[in-house]
Amino acid sequence: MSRRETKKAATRAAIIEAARQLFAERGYAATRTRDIADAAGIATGTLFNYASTKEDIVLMLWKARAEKLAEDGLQAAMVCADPVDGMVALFGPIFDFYAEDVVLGRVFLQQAVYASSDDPEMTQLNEGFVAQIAVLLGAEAGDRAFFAATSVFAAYYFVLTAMLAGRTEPMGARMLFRELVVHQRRGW
Amino acid sequence: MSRRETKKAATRAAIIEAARQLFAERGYAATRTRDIADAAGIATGTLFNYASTKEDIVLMLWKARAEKLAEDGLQAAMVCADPVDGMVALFGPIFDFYAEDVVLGRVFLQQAVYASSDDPEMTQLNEGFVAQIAVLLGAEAGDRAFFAATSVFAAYYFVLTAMLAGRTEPMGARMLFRELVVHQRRGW
DNA sequence: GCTCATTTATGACTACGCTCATTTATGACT
DNA sequence: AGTCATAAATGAGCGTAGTCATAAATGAGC
Repeated sequence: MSRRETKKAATRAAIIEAARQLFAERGYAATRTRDIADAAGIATGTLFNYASTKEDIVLMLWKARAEKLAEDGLQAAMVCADPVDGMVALFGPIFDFYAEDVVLGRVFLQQAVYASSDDPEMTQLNEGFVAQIAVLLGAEAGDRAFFAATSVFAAYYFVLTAMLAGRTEPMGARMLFRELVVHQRRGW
Repeated sequence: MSRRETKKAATRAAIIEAARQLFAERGYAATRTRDIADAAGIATGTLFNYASTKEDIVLMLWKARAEKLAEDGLQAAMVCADPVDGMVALFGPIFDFYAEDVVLGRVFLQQAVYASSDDPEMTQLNEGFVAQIAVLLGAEAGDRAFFAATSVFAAYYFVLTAMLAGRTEPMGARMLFRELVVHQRRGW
């Protein structure tokens, strides 16, 4: 690894750590980009070489964790005999994850959804996710697995949004999500 | 109507008209709040007596239209024999509505979703919507109508988001939505 | 070790959303 | 008509996200 690459990685890590800490201490809105740059030991201009917007900093922060969560969830879902239990095992921890900080959660979700057009890594994360749910449901849903998976994902997204809007707690989200999946499997 | 109320209504209308025109001409980001105030013939400070944020201006603009759209859609859905056709008749025009300007659409949707906690009018619009879908599906879905309605609404929200993220056109959105509803009715 | 093209860092500066102390308009009451 | 409390309007000013011309660092070629 060249000197440049090492420094770049170190700066990136410093930004992430500084942002993580400051957001946790003061919250997203009350943390200025200058504060993050100062805490990371760089100039404000440099910060924007690593993240193009303040929102993008949140994306940097959460992306790695989100990927791990998706992986672990898929593992957990695979060992469930009942597909409904599998879906809850997959999405339940994600609700908890977002509930840690709903303000950051909103920012991250919005970035994940809308910035995915440009960011190939995010596109992959989203589309790959639905595809893997379809695989999980394939045993039972057969060739309708794609639509079943999409509807399950839609239910997840809806419930997550409701939680981030403050209309329910993580536990309530889990329960509503489970009910929705159960009813989707049965049909009307 | 008192002099005050008349002026207030006129100012409100002037803001909406000015914003509508400027957003259409230059787009959301390129329109400054000062421009809107100027075009409406008021000071910037006054503008923020009517809308608390720039995003709130979008909400003012679209709220009336959104309500009408929901009403008309529910009317159209009621005359459909097949509930799937009913759902498409209800949500199809909404996709077109949002597609008119995806940037404003994103802003409006976000406001509608997240600001609904505080804004009782918006809460009513959202929750009442699901309730009325449940009524529409009640004939067929019986006591499962609430969950059926919620899943249909979730599918709508998911497809709408995909469209606003540029992943599909309004026509594609309609088609995917229909497929999802069909499969939700059948079950896996 | 020197040169030079390329990448990265810097911080003064800008643009714009929003605030707030002050001023002006309104209408109820006499 | 005159007084006054309240509501609404005003625009100079503020704070902060993000920019950009300039400077510093890096490493490949010689």
